[in-house]
Amino acid sequence: MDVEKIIKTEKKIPLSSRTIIHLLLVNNKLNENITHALKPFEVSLQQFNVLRILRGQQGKPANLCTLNERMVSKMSNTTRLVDKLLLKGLADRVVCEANRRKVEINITDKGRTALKKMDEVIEKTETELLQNFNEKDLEQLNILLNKF
Amino acid sequence: MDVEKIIKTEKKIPLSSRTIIHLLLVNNKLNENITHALKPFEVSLQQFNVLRILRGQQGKPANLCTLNERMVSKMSNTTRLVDKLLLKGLADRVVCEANRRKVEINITDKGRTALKKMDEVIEKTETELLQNFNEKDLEQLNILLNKF
DNA sequence: AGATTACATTTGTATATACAATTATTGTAG
DNA sequence: CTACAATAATTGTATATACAAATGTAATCT
Repeated sequence: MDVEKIIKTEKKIPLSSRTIIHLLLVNNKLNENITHALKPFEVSLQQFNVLRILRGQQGKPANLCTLNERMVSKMSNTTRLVDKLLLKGLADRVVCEANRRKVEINITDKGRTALKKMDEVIEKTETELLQNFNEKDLEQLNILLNKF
Repeated sequence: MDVEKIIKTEKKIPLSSRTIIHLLLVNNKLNENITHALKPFEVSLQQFNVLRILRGQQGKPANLCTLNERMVSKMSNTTRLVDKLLLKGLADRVVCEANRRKVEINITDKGRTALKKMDEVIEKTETELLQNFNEKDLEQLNILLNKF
């Protein structure tokens, strides 16, 4: 990924700006590839993320607060995101009887089955995206990203 | 930035998945901070990006193709993005006489003045974001990002 | 108990984005 | 010159997202 070539500039970009642009470009690529991989399942990256969190609950239902806390990119509107999952039958939602302000959201069997298939294509996509990285590169990258 | 803490999981994430999530988290932070910095100017990151491209043209007008080529994140709809800039008087647009299919987009004086102020806050934001990085870190990060 | 505050979610609204279809103009092959 | 293809931009539509306001429920204070 050659930053200057991609944004077609001949000028020398200061290292700090270049780093930020570089990261934004990488992110575009990640989003594009992951979104494309999820397309056949008709779920967005965000929806996929929520499904994974729901599965991670291991039986315990999640409420919206919990989801919001654990989501990779916090959304202002998790209600409508979950609505989409309900519509597709991948999750269900009931009002929490112990505290009627809360809702209890669970992944359905259908959701679990679909998610298993998604996991495969996502893993494949991640491998493709990271094909030029060896173990040591990845460790180093993670160390550097920790500085944010 | 501690990935496991942010997404509140105790499970060990495979290094490749962890790297992808790490990058997505970093990107969220970048977007949030930059968007927040641009808020007083009432322009989005994309609009700011286009303004910078227009200035970089040094007098030569840009058409939509050119903009799309040079934009950090390619958009399906650059027309409406430029509309926003026109509305704010930061750019202007005329039909190209040599080839009436094209349009010629220029940054206005008002746009140039506004952009100069934006540059300052963006530079400040970038410095803040990268405060934990030294020169060598940045070089290393760029080298690693090149592998995408 | 009644009023007030805090909590959890939902809804309204404006804006942003993705994708496809459409319009207008130019270039080109026969 | 006409028909067809290619180019450039715009528009339509559905979905996504950000932010604020509103709703309903529970907890707290006097």
